[in-house]
Amino acid sequence: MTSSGPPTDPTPGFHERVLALVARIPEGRVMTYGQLALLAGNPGAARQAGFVLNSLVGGSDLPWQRVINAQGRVSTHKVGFGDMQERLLMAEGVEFRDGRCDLATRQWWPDEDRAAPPAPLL
DNA sequence: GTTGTGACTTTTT
DNA sequence: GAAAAAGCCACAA
Repeated sequence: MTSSGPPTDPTPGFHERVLALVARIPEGRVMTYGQLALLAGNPGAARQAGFVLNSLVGGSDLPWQRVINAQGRVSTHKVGFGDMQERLLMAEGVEFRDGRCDLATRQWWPDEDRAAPPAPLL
């Protein structure tokens, strides 16, 4: 093997990293762009997190719909997806209130993958 | 290699 | 609560 380059890339690419996180989002949960960027190792690259998702839409099976902004609101409205995302989340059990979802209870973190309580919480 | 833009975030007014 | 500005990083032309 030898290879000159590093045996394993510490940063498998922002693109791959974000997809890996999105793919881990359980049903009924959501994540924010800032979170993906932060967990991906690039705090502040929240914009890029969204740009990356836009590249997979239509060619990926990832639950990109579970990714929303820090305001608990979907951003796909300006992109041209309409209320499709909001509707998809509702179908998963996410309650939307006035066009916003309760991040306080629906925001998911990778450490919760062990015990994701679909509990009513409310 | 440079420029421009964007599914964002955060703070301030 | 809503609006505006600045900051941030990655991808496309």
